[in-house]
Amino acid sequence: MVYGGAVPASPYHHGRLREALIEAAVEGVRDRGPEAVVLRDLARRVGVSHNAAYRHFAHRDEIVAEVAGVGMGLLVDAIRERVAAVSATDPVVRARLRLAETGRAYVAFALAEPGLFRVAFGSTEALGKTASPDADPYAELGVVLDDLVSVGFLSPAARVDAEQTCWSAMHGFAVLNLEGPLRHSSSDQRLAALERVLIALDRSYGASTGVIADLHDLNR
Amino acid sequence: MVYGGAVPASPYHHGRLREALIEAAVEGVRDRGPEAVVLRDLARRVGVSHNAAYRHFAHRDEIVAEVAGVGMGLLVDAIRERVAAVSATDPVVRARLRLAETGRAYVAFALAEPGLFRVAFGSTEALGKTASPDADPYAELGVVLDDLVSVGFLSPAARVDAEQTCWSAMHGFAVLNLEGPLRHSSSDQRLAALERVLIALDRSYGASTGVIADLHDLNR
DNA sequence: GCCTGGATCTTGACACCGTCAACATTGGCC
DNA sequence: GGCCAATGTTGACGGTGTCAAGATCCAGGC
Repeated sequence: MVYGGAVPASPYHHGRLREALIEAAVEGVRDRGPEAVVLRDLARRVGVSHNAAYRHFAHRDEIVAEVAGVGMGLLVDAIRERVAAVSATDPVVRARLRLAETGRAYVAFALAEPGLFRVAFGSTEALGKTASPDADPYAELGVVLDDLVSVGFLSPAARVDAEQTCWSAMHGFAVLNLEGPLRHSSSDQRLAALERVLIALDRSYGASTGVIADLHDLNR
Repeated sequence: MVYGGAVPASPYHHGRLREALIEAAVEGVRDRGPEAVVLRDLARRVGVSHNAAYRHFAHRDEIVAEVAGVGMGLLVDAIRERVAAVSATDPVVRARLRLAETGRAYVAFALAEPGLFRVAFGSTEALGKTASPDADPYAELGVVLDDLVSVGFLSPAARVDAEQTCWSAMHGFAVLNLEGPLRHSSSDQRLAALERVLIALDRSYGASTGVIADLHDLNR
């Protein structure tokens, strides 16, 4: 099964068809969106006959779900990376900047990888199915918010459902700017608007404990 | 053209094919989503041959766009209705409740009419094309926010891009609860979470002028 | 070392879709 | 009253996802 050296031009058994199909699907989705997942086309590109995919996937949606899982994973990676890069030492500042970075990373990923972002959230089948337990933006956000409570910036009362508030704001911003009415904004406008959304969230949570401070006084 | 009394079983000229097709499309979208717009099926249901639609629409997306326009119109109607029903007399309370009602109406519509909501924002072709100038949630929101400034609850500085903050939060909440990871929340959880999102927004804007007050102290 | 069974891939078909081109029918205008 | 443009029809094409049956090959048991 494992070929050493030269691979036959077209062996009857592909060897790693499943992976190859997923790779092709991911590639397609990245630059043409979810509807780029067309079975016959993937088969063609991978050099296999149509229908071969049915030995590895029950139906089209299963491939889409797989791509969605990949997208979700990359999104979470991007968030983790940027959150980990926050270098502020003051605990409160640090926690607040981490929340902001979470949002920036989320939106940045959506805009940089529109296809993967859409498929990650678009495929009903995908959610809950392939989303591996440790690739969950919701959980990622929870950690940052808990931190915000421990440093005293966010009141425990306001902590309740705070994931939903933040996530909604970021997801909505991403969607409206990606495929919604705001999709023709200039890049500058977009970034400025995002900062103001982040400031509004920061202000809201600061106000929950009476701490009024401008997020932008913090060094970024 | 206008038939008085009995209509021939199957006249060669339908008479109002365009409208009939749109009606059928809207009906389909309402209970099966955007992909229920299939030309041949619409033609069948309207009692006309496939291809007849091409005398009125250049391609499928044009019908989808039309449905999107209808959906957007209904959404704006729903928002206007609930905003107009706010009866509080105190100007500040009134303005704050109007903002909250805008959000509640937005989310309620999304959950009550998932198909229309999705198609209203999903069809890239639809946006900007059929969205009649007076069917614009963005503008609707702007009025309410301006009001919030005139009564002194929202600072002019925080007013900038406030539409995007509110709209993002509501749209994100709607999408995540409709087709996203939060779609299996119970109705109670959902409503509670929505209220907390609205409170967070209210708190943020109140904090922008130093007015700290609980939205839920207000009579609804 | 062969043989066989199960996994994998192929071939061919089906129903459905959006769309194009050519044709049929009709109502309104001169 | 007759013609023309608008409207509706028929038939075809290429494309899709999916099913059923057959071909090919690898691994494990004798």
